Amino acid sequence: MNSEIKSELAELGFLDETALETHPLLLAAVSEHDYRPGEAIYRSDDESNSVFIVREGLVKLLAHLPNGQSRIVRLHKAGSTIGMDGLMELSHRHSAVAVGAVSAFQLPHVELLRLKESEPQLYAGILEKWHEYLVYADTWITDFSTGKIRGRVARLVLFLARFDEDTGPQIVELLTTEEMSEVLGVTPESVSRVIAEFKRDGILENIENNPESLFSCDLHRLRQETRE
Amino acid sequence: MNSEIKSELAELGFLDETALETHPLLLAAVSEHDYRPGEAIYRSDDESNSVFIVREGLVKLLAHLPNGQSRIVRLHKAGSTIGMDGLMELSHRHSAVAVGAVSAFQLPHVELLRLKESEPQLYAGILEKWHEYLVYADTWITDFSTGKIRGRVARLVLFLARFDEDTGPQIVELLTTEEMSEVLGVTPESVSRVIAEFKRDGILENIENNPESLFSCDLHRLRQETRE
DNA sequence: TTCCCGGATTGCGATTTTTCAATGACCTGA
DNA sequence: TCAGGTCATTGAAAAATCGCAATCCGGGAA
Repeated sequence: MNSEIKSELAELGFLDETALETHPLLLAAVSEHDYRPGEAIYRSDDESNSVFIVREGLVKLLAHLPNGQSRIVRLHKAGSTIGMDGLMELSHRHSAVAVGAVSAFQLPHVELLRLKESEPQLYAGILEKWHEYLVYADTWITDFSTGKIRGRVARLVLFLARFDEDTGPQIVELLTTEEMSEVLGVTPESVSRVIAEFKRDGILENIENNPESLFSCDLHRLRQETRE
Repeated sequence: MNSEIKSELAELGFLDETALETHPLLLAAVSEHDYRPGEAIYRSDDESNSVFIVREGLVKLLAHLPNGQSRIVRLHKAGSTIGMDGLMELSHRHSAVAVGAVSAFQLPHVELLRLKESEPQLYAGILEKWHEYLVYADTWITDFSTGKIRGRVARLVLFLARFDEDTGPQIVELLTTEEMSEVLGVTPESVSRVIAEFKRDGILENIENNPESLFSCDLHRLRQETRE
């Protein structure tokens, strides 16, 4: 069973098999958890003591604004390691919430700090993920927070389409209107209007006999829409 | 002279004196450069081969959008290490441009990669800076790309005020209107209108016999403005 | 089946922001 | 001192977005 976790972690890109084999204590500290849609994996301001490696599903990171609003600042799918901010600070900076059903591995920080001492090059390899998340954050600024809403929505749909690459890039599972509005920093109504336009224009088409959040999309026309 | 560079790098928080002493080759690879206002330190899509440690002045990182616009995605002052994205990718993802006069140390990537092999824990310490920049990026999303313009400008002014802590937090050196508009993702006219309002309301006051970009500001009222 | 609930959609007036153009203020070089 | 340039400011109309309310729609519970 530990060996299952081991190979799955390696597949997810968290360290590799040999590294995990030579660190049985770390591997033993890993636990697995399931979360229902909407359930919190951790909350902003919670004391932080673990990182989580997403195994399945989609997780949204929410930043809470002083005025009570919240904004989705990142979306993480399988393979992402979330909660690493806790390595540098005492509490979490965001809430991590399951979008659909989510399953994740939990690894206490202490194990990573031990790794930092004993195998700093492996630790460094984990830190390099921060670069990837920084690239994501830039996407949020340039693609999702710039320009008119129609273009922003188009960019978001294309972004989400890449999450469903296995089913073909022309299949998208959209978020709820409210979630998309929290990504883009606009009102749900504005998002709804654009999505409705896309449907009317045939850029998005509901797939029969499927959950209503599944759409086939015209990638070429979507890309045109991103060009403001 | 190398020893001057050494102590200055340590003061800037880039490694520490003993680490630098035990790595004379790395230290020897450091060069120092000066940049005039508006001059590029590196450009987006340039082949990346160095990081730069800001020694003095303010550097803006520009992301170029497909439609020709650009957005300032980060501002870095003394102590920041910029160009680290080149450690993970072949070219730079942003242009780095001096806001005022800037002086910086240049360190070729190869030296960092050497360090990664020989002293991975030091390398890891440098990577930890990414966390800090990720926190910055979140600020851009939540503070500068959310809500009405008046609140966003107020948050930006407060953010800039922290750059001038040494002169007292109530002294701010503002960016140009255009630069602020590139941070906030709005038009320069909109920024100008808000700044002009702040001046009329006495929230910002020009300081006599000083460059016109220097203002004293009413921190308390600014903070009120941030609460939408 | 029917009712009910939550989310999506739509209409519309109010508000915010952009856009374009004109003006003003300041600096520099001739 | 004047001309020209750059950047900030302002006005006014157009466009985009918000905010609220009404309605619709689909799924689950009774």
